[in-house]
Amino acid sequence: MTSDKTYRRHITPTVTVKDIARLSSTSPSTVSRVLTGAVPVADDKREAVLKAIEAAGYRPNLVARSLKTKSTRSLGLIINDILNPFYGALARGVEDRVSTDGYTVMFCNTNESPERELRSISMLRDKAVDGVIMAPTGSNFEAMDSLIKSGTPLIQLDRRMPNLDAGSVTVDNERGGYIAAQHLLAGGHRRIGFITYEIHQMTVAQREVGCKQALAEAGIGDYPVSSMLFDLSDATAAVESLFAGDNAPTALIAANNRIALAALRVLKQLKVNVPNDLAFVVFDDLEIFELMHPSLTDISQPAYEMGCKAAEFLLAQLGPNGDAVSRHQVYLPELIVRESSLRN
Amino acid sequence: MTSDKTYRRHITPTVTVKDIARLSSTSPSTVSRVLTGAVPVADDKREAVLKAIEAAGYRPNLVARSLKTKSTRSLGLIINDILNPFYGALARGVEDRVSTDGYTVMFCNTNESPERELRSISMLRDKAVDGVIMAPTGSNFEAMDSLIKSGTPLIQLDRRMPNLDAGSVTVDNERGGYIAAQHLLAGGHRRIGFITYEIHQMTVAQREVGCKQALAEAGIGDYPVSSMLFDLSDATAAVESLFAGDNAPTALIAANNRIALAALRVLKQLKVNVPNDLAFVVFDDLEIFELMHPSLTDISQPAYEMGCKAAEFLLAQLGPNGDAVSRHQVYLPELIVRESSLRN
DNA sequence: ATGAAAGCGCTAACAT
DNA sequence: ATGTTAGCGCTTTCAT
Repeated sequence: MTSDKTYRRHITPTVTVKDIARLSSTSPSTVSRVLTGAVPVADDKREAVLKAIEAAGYRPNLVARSLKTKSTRSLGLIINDILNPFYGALARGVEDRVSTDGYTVMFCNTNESPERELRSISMLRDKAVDGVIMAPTGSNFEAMDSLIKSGTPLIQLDRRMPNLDAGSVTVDNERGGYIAAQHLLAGGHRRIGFITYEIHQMTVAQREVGCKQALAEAGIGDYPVSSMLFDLSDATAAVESLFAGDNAPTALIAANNRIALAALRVLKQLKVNVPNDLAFVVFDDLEIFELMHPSLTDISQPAYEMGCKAAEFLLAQLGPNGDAVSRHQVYLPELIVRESSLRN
Repeated sequence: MTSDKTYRRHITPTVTVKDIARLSSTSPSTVSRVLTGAVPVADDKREAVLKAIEAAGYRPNLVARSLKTKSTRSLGLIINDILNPFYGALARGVEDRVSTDGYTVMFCNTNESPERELRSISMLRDKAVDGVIMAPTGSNFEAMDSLIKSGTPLIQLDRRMPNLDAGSVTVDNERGGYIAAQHLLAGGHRRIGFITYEIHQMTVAQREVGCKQALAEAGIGDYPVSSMLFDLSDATAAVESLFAGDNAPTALIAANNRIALAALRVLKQLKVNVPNDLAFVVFDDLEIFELMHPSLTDISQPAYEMGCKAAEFLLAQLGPNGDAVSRHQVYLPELIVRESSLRN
């Protein structure tokens, strides 16, 4: 009868540099040298080591190496929600870019919760990631700053915090709001609503600013619903309240894809005809928007490339003689006109 | 003038257990004991240690701990594509579940490439993750088996490989195909096409089996396009070829959301009326399918819960006296009837 | 170019 | 209950 207390599946005995040194009649340091490749090693010795490695099926223990070198070759990615296709695209870009350099990415969802974000930062820091890419909620300046000061580079993605010594990859959201509103103004709309929600999000606030600016320039800065709160948890009531009163909007700009989807679902139930009764413009360009009926006019952001670029920035800082200065890249959003904003 | 060679941002001097031991007039082992909490420590000593930790702002070095304990408290997640909402939901479920236990997840996209999958397995293995959750492409039995044998538990998600000693969380795809076909048969359709693509994917193959079985039971197993290849890279040609000849299908089942979207885009361009000219059923239930016109009848899978469950299984194996047996959970897919499959 | 030895920061025997 | 010691597997001076 075997002891059932400590029974484990078969464990391959772990082979170490020491073993390889012995098998190749060299020393641990020589083995290490051929492994890292930084220092010259005589050809015959190198051969012997390589052969031993092959024969023994040796794999370096990266944890041990990290302890010594202070580099884990892993990065953190903190975003709102991987399920949201916009963030999914960011994540995809990041992973595609860094994986080619042998980096691995740990991802954390925050759900826009500052507490969860703080926990994630702290966790990643303890795990000693080499760098972090994040779309900050905006509430954890201290933790981010401290992380950077402690020597872990940080790149801000999609959103950017003022006064933080960290590179960034963002979109000109004001411009996005501006061109969205401009498009609707050109279509003859005067009562244009910008629907957003209670959660504080810098990007959304900037879009609103741009939107309002366009309205102001057109001399209609005082339309009462130029911006309105939208309750995602009760979209029906939210939409109904938009149309209560006799000053209802004839056009709507949704601050992001989540809000748009929630609003559209209700509009469909209420049989509001888009675009004839109501023009509609959405932030974020999802593949599927082209297939909807009506197809959706939207403001497109190059999410995948943004992820790649953020990764690029981070890798540049991590590399030898890494960037001393923080780099910032701002992408221009693009208006993609489809059916939802054009009256028949 | 400062040396510009080794200039680095300010680095906080790292504080270690030794420092805490000194500051609290105890020993490193005592500090470790209050840290891990496994062994009793006298109250006054504990107090002193805690105070010193607080004062010095000490954070344990998890890399060092991992080297000693052989546990990194990080997991690997290998999936096809995080951008695909189905996999996004799986990933979300996994992360939500494991993060509450202090685990962190490294994610890798394979793009259905066996080579990339192999690299990911190897990378995660070298990084010594405590466990792996993956949706296998099917081509790396050896590497998976070897990983498991080396002591790293593995949970298969969405797909399952025969003869592999690893738990799994899957959907009964045959049943999914069966109920999809059955629904169309009940609607009077006889020429039902199942559109799939060249990439070998177990789930898709199983759906096809279920679909064919339903057709066979209805006595129409020999319809020539009961299954057809769909070229994602040239969807237009693919769709046109479906309707070439005089035996065109009156109903289509798309093997997954990617194929469906590609097909629908072309169908829209060709002005094929769904559902009147062609009934349509899709695998995967995306939120947005409800908002499309027509809204899409689909086969729904509980992706988020599947992710949670896989995480659950893995944590169970990692815990103290972890599961000895591999657990398997099979979810039942659900038919969600909407407009795209019902003639007006 | 190579080997011996030290040490990264932690935990876990082993003594006491 | 606590301190001393060893050692996880690796890289890196430091000699030679």
